[in-house]
Amino acid sequence: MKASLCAAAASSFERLFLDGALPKSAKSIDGGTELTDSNAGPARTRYAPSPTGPQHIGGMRTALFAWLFARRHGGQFILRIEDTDQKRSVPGSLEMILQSFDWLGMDIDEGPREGGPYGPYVQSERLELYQAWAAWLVENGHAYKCFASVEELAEMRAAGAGYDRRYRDTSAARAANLEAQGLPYVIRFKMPLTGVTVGEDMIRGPIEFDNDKMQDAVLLKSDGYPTYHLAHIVDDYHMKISHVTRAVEWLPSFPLHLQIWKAFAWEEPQFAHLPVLLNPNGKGKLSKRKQQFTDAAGKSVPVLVQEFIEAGYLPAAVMNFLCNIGWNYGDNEEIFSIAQAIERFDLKDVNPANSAYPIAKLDWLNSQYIQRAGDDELCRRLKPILEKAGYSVDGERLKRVAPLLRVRLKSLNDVLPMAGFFFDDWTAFSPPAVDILIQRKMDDQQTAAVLRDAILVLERLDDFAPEAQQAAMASYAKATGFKNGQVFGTLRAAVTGQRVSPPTFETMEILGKAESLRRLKLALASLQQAVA
RNA sequence: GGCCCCUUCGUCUAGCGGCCUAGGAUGCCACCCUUUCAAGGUGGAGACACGGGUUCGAGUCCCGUAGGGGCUACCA
Repeated sequence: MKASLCAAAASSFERLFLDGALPKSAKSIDGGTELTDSNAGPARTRYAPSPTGPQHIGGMRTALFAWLFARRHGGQFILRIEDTDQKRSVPGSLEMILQSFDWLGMDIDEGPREGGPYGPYVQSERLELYQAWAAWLVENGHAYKCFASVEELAEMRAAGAGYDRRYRDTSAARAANLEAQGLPYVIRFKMPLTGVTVGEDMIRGPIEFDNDKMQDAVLLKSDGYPTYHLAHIVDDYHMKISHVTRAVEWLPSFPLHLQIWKAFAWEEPQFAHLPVLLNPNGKGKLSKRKQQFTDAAGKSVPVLVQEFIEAGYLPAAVMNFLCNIGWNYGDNEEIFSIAQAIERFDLKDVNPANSAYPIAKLDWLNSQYIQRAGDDELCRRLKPILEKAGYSVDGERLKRVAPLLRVRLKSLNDVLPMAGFFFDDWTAFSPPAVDILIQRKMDDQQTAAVLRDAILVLERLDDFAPEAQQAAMASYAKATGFKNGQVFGTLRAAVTGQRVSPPTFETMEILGKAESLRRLKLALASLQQAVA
């Protein structure tokens, strides 16, 4: 017999939450559908974070796998906010979570923003539902009211054991009496005292748990809020979730959850306990609370989605990066589109082992994605970064600069030190210090000579295309005995003011002949003044 | 402490009993290319945690040990 709420509770709930949402013909509020084979039909998966702050990359990967599975099976992906711990709720969390999904392009079918037929999708707005089902569990002998005080509980914990089930067998009359006295209570689940519970995990297979090792977990707190244990099951049932995906830290409470499903006599969904991300050194779970990590180069390691955005990563690269942790596309392919991933993704193929956060690979992947990006996309991504840094960006100029940057950027932000000078106020250009201007194995005299000669050579050029410049300067180098690198490097430094830049002649072409010559003369004058 | 999960190159992974003298990627090193920085090309070093079984045959199955991770809250 399937659990259903008493008429009073059901009607009050219907009025509150289900008005017009469920077909009126639904016999009772539970109206769950029979779930079919795991991979047969459309899947409904969910990501159910607590709103405790910025979106963490670990949670994002968990969400990604749920999302991929839903998309693979043509189902729905649901976002549900689990804010049953009032103390831990952080305002603005939902916005940050949504921003993360939007940035990565993970579309949500049902959720607090999107709405949907099984809302509300925020647990604090569903309190009556949990309370009604908790009451149902008590009435049907699957749960009981526990009046133990926090002091009592602390004593029991201090004594080494957990809660001793002292109210498990309290008579209904006595419980009513205690309640009438105004004693606060929680509702606890009556976990079977003997036997084993076998949980089937999609990734790991069957897992056995001894029931006598389990506690009588709290389902409903004394403040009327449910715990995760109750709330997620009630919601997963009502929201018709077909596959529950969550991090491995939930594995120890798996048997508890299974027993609750059983107590309700609801057909349980399938479960996949996903591996988690460990710190880059492999020690400990990657956590948002722990200290910041830095890589070998001293660069701080991003762990919040916001940090990936700020660090100049492409969302497609981050998605690809996440897919490659604990799952792989196959065919020895490291780089693939999200559409390709959807075609092949299966929870069953997820590696059960936790993994160290392989952040070093992201730089490589990101540079690969930048190389493959179209000109338009590259410009579109680069523009706001330049503008944020205070440059005023001319679209046409950016269009000419971007291709030179394509193979040189690990991160979009690298555009700043590499090519920011293109977007500076040219009239304010000042030549570099002599230590940048003078190339290796050259002195000030030679540098001055090269600059002086280059001005003459380049001035005569009618065709200022890079090839023409290069031909002219290469023959000059040959004639004078300088290495190409010495001559070209001097020009680079004079014209860009930098040691590292895009290719010199392409750069000068974009600056234009007049501006390039002006800069060379400026450099020459500055050098002569410095050594005088 | 108890319970649960996990264990292939530094790292991410392929491998689902013979195709493995273990493949790919990243990182590292070398060389090539080269106007800087990159990119690209070629090559190199680099792993089945350990010990028992099962089997004609084990990285692949079982047991144990060790190591790692997690849970053990009126947090999720």
